[in-house]
Amino acid sequence: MKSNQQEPNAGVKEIARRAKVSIATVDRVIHNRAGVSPKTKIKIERIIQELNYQPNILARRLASRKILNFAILIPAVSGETAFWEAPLAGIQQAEEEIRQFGIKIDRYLFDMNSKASFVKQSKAILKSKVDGILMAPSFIEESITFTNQLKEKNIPYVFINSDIPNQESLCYIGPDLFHSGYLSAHLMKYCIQPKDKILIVNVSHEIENHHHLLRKEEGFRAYFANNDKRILKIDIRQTNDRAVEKKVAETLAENTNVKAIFVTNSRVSNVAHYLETTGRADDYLLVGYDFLKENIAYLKKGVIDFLICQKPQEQGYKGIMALYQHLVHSAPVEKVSFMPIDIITKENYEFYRN
Amino acid sequence: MKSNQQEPNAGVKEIARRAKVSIATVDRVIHNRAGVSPKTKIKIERIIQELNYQPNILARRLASRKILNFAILIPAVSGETAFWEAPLAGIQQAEEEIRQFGIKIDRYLFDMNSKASFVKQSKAILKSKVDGILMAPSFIEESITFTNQLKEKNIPYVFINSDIPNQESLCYIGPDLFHSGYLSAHLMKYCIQPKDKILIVNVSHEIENHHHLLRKEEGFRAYFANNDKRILKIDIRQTNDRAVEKKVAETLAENTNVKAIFVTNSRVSNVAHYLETTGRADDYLLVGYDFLKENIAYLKKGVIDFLICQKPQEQGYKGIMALYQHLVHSAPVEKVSFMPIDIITKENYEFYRN
DNA sequence: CTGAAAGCGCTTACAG
DNA sequence: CTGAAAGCGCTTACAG
Repeated sequence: MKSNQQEPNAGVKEIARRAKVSIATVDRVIHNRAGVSPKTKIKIERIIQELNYQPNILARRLASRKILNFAILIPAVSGETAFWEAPLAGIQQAEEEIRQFGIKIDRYLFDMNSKASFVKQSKAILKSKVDGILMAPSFIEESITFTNQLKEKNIPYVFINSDIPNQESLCYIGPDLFHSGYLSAHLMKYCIQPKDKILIVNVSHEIENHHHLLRKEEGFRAYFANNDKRILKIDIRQTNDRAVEKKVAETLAENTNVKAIFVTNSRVSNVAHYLETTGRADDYLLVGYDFLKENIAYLKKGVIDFLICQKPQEQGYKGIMALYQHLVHSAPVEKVSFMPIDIITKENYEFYRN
Repeated sequence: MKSNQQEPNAGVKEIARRAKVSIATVDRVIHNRAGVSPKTKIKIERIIQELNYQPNILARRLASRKILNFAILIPAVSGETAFWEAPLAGIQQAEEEIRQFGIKIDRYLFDMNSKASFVKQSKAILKSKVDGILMAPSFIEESITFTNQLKEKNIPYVFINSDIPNQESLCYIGPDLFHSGYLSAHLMKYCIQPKDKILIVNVSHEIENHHHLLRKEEGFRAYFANNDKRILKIDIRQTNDRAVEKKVAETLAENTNVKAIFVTNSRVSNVAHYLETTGRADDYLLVGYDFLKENIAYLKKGVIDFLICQKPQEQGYKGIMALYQHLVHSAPVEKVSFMPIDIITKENYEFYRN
């Protein structure tokens, strides 16, 4: 009864011996390379099955001096927000871990407020020698154009931070935006009175393109579904600090029964700045997004009450590792990996890992 | 000016060539093995410096068929709590990732309520061939005895879940208990009235030994420092479900102005069960610990309001990886790695990763 | 104290 | 379509 026993560590040599071929031929079928007669191919494949052959990745990477090139396509860090520093840090962390395996990473950063720069960088990637891509599909149409070309060339790509469904990405790694809005609403409900009104603030140059803000708003509203009249909202498209604060000031002046403010992105710091300088920090419950230095400063002072975070660093890290698992280990990759919805307060921010 | 340039990928061969010795000798000094004359040793060391030699770990692990044995010493999953499932899962995840590198992991589980079983398992580890240890130092004195023996044998050990300072562990990976209590107090303050009283509940067979409960209580009290009289507390040493519920029932009956309950470990489910079956779930704010199935069930129903979690799975994972980094890559390891203090609610539990 | 040689499990030209 | 041989960068006996 020795038939079905899996030899523990049988390698190419053993396979070759059993198939009565050379290991070069075994290698050819393992990698699905041309130049093997169907007959011997089938024979070898069967033996691989029987032996439950697991390639030794160490030996593989050592022998093949081939280098894999990954490309990153994400927004550059800007004066408006340092958010994208974190994914970049995660990417670098992953890079250091897998450098040994012959992975090189090229970074292509675009301007969050410019579709043209996105397109330009995506073209540059297509011109380069690239085996896999990690990208933030910030601009929907432009991203689809890009990924269609990647599909043709059979280059895998991973989405982070926001998703475009049905685009055959290797996977999506990032927040469930709807639920993060929903959670924010839940936290607020704990802390305010039934009669208090709530203000939602969206700040973005391109609210329609940066659709993820709207997803959060939807989630937030869904929680309060049955009495939506408590909720006011403003969209601010002029994104410099002064413009944002001015608009917020006007709105609050007109709506004195607002007691809680929900800012759908990291620009919560602008609202915090306004509340602090006008001495009204204690009058509002303030909830916003992202573990950024300025936001944390306001959290510390009690101006911001809760920050919702979604591990941007881990998004970068896991995104790279997904490409690595897929390309180096041919391992299966989870299609969607939602980040946890983390609640950061004055008391736990010190222990938060982005 | 070619002197100080670092050859990109110089290996043992190049070192040997420059030192005019064989690569075997180079290998000897790289691994600090005996049998090299001081003179050639110094010469080789200098060249290693100059070249900024980085060993190729792939080749190393491939050539050396040496196997590293790690031992795990943590509590067994028990009827009282499934908490230790999570670290075990993290350990297994790490195991799968580094198996390729020749790491084997042996598990030694002890009974949380029995010092004797801890001692027995630690002795078994000492008898085995072991290169590194991951342990939960649940019993302080017994742990110190054990680690003293490990120190003699020069075997590195990592603490998880609770720390014993100054024991020269390779590192500690786990919660900052004081701060997690402090955070709990903060959450409560948001949600209750100034006149409401708060009940702290400690449940453990060995409250003195399981000192970590007391650390959380300290942190909690510290937050309310200035009006401690709001706080009541009970220690429950009989840990079967019925005994716990009975004691809680009595205490609440005697103190009708209690509006919030803080349970310092996963036994919050017992309190939740009591509140639910007596139809008083809505009368209390209930905060406790750990992402366990039963706790989540009560969170979903709104009986438990907040759960504090500290990534037990990640503790296991990171603990193993720390040993791996130290032993395989000789990489430096952070002495203390506090886990984030995560706040879990009805709205975000689905996205939590332990 | 030192070195020559074989081998880890693969891949890569090269030759036929 | 197939195989023999060299090599990836190390480590491990073994011999001297």
